[in-house]
Amino acid sequence: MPLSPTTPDLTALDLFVSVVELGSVSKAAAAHQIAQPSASSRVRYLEKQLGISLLERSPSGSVPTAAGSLVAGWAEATIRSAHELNAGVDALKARRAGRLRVVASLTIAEYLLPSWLEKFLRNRPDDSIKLEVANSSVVLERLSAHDADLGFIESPVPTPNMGSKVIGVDRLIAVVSPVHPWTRRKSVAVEELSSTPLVVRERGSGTREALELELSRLGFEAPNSALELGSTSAVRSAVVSGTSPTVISERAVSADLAAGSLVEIAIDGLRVDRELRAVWPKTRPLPQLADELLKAAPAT
Amino acid sequence: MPLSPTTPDLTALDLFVSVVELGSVSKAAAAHQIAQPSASSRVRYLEKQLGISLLERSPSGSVPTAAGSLVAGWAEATIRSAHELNAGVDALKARRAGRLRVVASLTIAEYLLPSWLEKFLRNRPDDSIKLEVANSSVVLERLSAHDADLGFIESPVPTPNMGSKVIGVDRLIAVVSPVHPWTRRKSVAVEELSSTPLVVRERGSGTREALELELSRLGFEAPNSALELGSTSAVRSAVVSGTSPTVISERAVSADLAAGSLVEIAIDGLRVDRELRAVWPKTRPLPQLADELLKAAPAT
DNA sequence: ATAGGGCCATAGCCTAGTCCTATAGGTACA
DNA sequence: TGTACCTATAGGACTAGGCTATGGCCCTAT
Repeated sequence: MPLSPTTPDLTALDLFVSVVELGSVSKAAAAHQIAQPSASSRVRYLEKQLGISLLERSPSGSVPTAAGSLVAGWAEATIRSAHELNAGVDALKARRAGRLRVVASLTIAEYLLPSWLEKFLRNRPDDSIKLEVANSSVVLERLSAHDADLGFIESPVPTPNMGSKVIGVDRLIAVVSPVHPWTRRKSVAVEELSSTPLVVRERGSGTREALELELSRLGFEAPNSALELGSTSAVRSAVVSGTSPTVISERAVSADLAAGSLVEIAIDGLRVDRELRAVWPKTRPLPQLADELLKAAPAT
Repeated sequence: MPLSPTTPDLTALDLFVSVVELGSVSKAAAAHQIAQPSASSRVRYLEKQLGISLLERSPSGSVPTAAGSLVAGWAEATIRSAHELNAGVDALKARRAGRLRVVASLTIAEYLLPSWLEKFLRNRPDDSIKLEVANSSVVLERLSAHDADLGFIESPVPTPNMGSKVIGVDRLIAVVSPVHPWTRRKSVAVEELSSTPLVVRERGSGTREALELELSRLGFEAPNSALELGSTSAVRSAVVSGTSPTVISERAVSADLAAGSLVEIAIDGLRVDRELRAVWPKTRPLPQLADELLKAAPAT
């Protein structure tokens, strides 16, 4: 559903957060390189738009009201997310300039990389990263051909001439919308899952392959598809507003689980974990920037 | 630091996400109640602003480019956060209209409530919630006086005439900036923590009390304060850019931990957990809306 | 007491982004 | 060859938000 028409502007929220942090409208104006009256009117407009008084103004500065502190906290979360988006966009944009060329699989690029990039680029304004997104085999090709310095994939590394490091785990979990009958059950058996039509990604996608592989290892058939969609987020929203379950990366739906718009269903005896790995060609030493980026990516 | 001047507009991102979800600019325009040419030019402007081509346009609709899918995913996270902000603001704004009056302590109001509210209000546009923020004792007073229907607090409930339910746990953890020497240690002893100056909240804040209580239970003194600040997020940013550790709610810094701008330090033998509880007066039955809100708040 | 220097606010002007309607060109399918 | 989808351009109007200039408030130092 679209955002409410009274949604505040990101830059206004950012300015307001600065006011709260710095203690005065003037200082915030300076930090954002705008004139003080502009900042003043911007914040007033924000208050009018939200219908809430956010600041206690005084000749010695401005402090947030109780509501203002709360709004500032929420705004900070939104702004952080916007920063990550910016970092991701920067990496995508760096068509040729990139001093460090990273090639990552979709899950990692989408859910993990932005925050690493944001942190990484924050203190190194002169460096840039070129980000490319591809499936696992292409990632390995690019590395072999020295078209990329550092790769990220979701599967074990079959080639011996690649260095690698596990940087996290991607667990696939079964989820349904909160009105689904399974939400009233303690758990569901694997065979019941495998005989239930699911919302799935297209054949060949890493998520789907991993699930089907694990099911066949347990001796079950691949489930029928209730609906077949081309992206993780399409699957997500289909399940939120539909009646079929799906099996999906935990990271992709963590926000939905927290918000309650999706519910995790325990599947007895099924556990699909994929290791997330950084990989690089052993043939030459890891560039220093790559090494530093890896340090920004804690092994969760 | 301020957002980059080329940060896209929230409404533009929202529109773009709709285009990706619905498969055409026209449909997205309809969903956002604007004319098709407006949507078209808005998306073009977004592409120009980001410097990335986001859509493959065709006479039968528009599909995202590879970069476009990625951007759409990041944008979705940002928009979700904005929705939560809106939900929180709505609750704060409902000065009198609220059919359900909720009073919550700061940690819960800041980090947990927005997503519950967002989910809750989504399907109940006619209902509204009035949110008040107060410390634990005021929460209990309000409930006793029937000035509120449902409360959320971080401490055990001392009064017998209140019903309550644990809805989660707030763990306090020690964190430092990534350049702090402790990051090279396996763990730190409690006595070392208690003899190190910390960035702390003002005396009387729940977080600080909980830490000092636990330390004194273990026979240690309360740590000196390197810096004393009035809000959780002020503490957070002081630690990010400073040299002193702090002990803070895990939920308040989860984004920083993920991004690597803060690092958790294991403290041997110290564990400060606070139960997050919903409370309500037993004297009258829980209103139906309160019951439904509690269902939206899964016991994590 | 008075001057200076912090703060925030209002006034008036201008630019630029975004909305609208009207129109046109493409592909697909009956 | 309509009809029904798509997307794009043109031209005009609105307004949010930027600027400079100015004024009022309160504290502090002289």
